[in-house]
Amino acid sequence: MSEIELENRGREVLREIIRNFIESGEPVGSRTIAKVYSEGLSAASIRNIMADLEEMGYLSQPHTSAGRVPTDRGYRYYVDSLLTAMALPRSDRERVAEVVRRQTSLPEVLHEISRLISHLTHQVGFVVCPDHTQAVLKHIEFISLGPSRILAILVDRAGVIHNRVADTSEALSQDELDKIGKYLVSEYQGKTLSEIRESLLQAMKEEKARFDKLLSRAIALGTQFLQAQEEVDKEVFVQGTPNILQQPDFSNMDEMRRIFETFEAKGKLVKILDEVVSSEGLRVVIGSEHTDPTLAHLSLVASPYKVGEQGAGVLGVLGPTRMEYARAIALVDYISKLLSRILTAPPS
Amino acid sequence: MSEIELENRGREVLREIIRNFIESGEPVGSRTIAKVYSEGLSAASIRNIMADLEEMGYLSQPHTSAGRVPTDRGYRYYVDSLLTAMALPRSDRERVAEVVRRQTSLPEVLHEISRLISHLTHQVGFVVCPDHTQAVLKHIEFISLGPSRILAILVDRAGVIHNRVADTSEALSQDELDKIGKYLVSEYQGKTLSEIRESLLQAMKEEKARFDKLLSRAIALGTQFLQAQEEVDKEVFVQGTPNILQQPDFSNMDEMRRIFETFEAKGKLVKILDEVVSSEGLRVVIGSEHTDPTLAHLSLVASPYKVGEQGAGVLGVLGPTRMEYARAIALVDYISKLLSRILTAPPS
DNA sequence: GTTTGGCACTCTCGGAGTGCGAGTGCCAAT
DNA sequence: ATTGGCACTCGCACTCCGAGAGTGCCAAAC
Repeated sequence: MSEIELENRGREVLREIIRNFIESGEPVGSRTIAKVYSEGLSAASIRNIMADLEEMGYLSQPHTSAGRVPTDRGYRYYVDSLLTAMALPRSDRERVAEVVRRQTSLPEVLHEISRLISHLTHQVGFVVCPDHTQAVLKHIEFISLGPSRILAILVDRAGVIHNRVADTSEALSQDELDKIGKYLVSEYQGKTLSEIRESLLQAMKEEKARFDKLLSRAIALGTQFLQAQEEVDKEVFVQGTPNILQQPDFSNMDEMRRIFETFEAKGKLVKILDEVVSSEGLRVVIGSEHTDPTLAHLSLVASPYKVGEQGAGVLGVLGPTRMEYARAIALVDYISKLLSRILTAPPS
Repeated sequence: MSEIELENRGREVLREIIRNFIESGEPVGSRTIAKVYSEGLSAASIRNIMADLEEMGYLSQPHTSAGRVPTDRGYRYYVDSLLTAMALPRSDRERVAEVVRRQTSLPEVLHEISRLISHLTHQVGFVVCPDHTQAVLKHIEFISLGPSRILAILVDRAGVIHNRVADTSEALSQDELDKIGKYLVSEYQGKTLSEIRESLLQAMKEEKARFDKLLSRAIALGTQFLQAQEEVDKEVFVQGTPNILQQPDFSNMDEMRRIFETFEAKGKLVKILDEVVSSEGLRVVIGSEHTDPTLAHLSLVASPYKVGEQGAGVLGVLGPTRMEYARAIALVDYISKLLSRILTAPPS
């Protein structure tokens, strides 16, 4: 029994220390906890508990005779076991709803959402665009830009516009291009881009002998476009990077710079995020848990959102390990669910 | 005659001080200059000249008994009168040419250019997209997204794609939309968007009594789209923001943050740039010359580039006042001219 | 035997004092 | 007009406390 009680006590104290540290940003000492602690425990007792917690690796001291600071492991325990789920405040929910309602095109909405996340958490907010290979074809169009250059415009069901310029070997008139576009739409509307691509590649093999020039051109063109499309980086919206500078913890300019560079090289960012969020639910990655050492002092709260049945994009918050996890989690969870709902059954 | 000689001497010394300071970043003293100065002048003499220069407002001392540092006014004089024009190194020219050649769509080129500027100068590079009201219509297309939502896609001669979602009062079939698009293209291809808008507004007034429903719809739709288009912010590509952090001069976190926020709020940035570059040639704005106090310690080297006869976008470098002006100017000048040439007579 | 008060100890942080080096301003000599 | 010399001024890095906060441990108390 003493074991359990101690455990409980330890949990209480750990929670209180972390809460306190998240709020104040300064190492918290035994006296501070003793004051808050409802059951009358003296500072000395707290000290003993804290020593235990330190031994278990949940806390550490910046130096002897400073208060305690949570370790990454401490945060991990806090997030997993000590955090009481928090409902997103009504005012926040309303702001999210408003942003979603107001905007028109998907990229705009996503951009605004990253901005909103940044504002509400005072951290860096990000949104990765849905994987376009899962987009559902609504319309496709080819426009001749010159003798051998063609612009392809594709619109998916969510109203996102994809476009790509490609060179072709043979010159095609705008009229032919229109026909090709019409054919592709009639044939493939409602399918996902990756399905279409498969189907086209299949057709290409089979139809080699066919005489219908238009058809074979349509297939070639469609394939070429979709192929190119696959190579395009996923887009990311990152907002609130300056907030990182606000963090008093970061005086290390050099580390700062590396972080900012990572944000600017968005391709790298996407990789990190993809790696982390394997289309399961919401995830929290804390400091040293990151594979990329650049993020060693940053925590990530991210959640995928879905379009249709397929996993799609990722959105979340990036901030110092000393972060208001409860709030961030509530927000990310709420938005990702809302977005999934809307994208799966679009308003159109 | 003594007057002129002194003037010349002053110029020499000022130039050398600024050169030196740009390179080293540290206040430069009389001895340093005395060593470099070809005509044998002693440190003491240099000191006298320096004192004069300080009195004239070209130099200042961080504190008594430190070396001299150029004032903004000093930089101004340097840029206007002391700088020997520098040709852009061949290697740089080649890198620029390669970027321009390789890319396909205009936005991609511009993005790459901002990146390139940032790399070559180790500063922040930016490119503002051309004013779309001056774009020349090549193709326009309407796509129905739902009962009362229409997506308009417009392609201009440079291959830039503009799009906009709008709500309409009446439902239009895709067939009707196609016809409307065709009509607008046939009627207005080759005109600039602002011309078209004028023309449409004119037509709207005159044709009120007309019975041709399709025509009046086309006019209404076109107007609505172009109207909305005007409100869209100009796009800016900003690259290399982290380079600002590299600057040893900036320890002031708070100022840092404000600068970064300005970069993130791109609308604000466009305003600043527009204000500065009134479609004349290359311009340099130094530190306190900025109207916006946020940029008080930054210098801007910017030049507009043209598409057709009309002024179009702006591109340039933003960095600390202690900047390699000669290099930055050479680079910005070269790129803006190259870009103008290409956009005015596109490869298509 | 858990808890607690007390006490010695450790460590950081800020302010005061100090020596050094760099650089200036001025003056008298050339 | 130019220059060498010299006194003077600062900033910077260093050191040296003293105060304050917090710990660890021990012996007493509940």
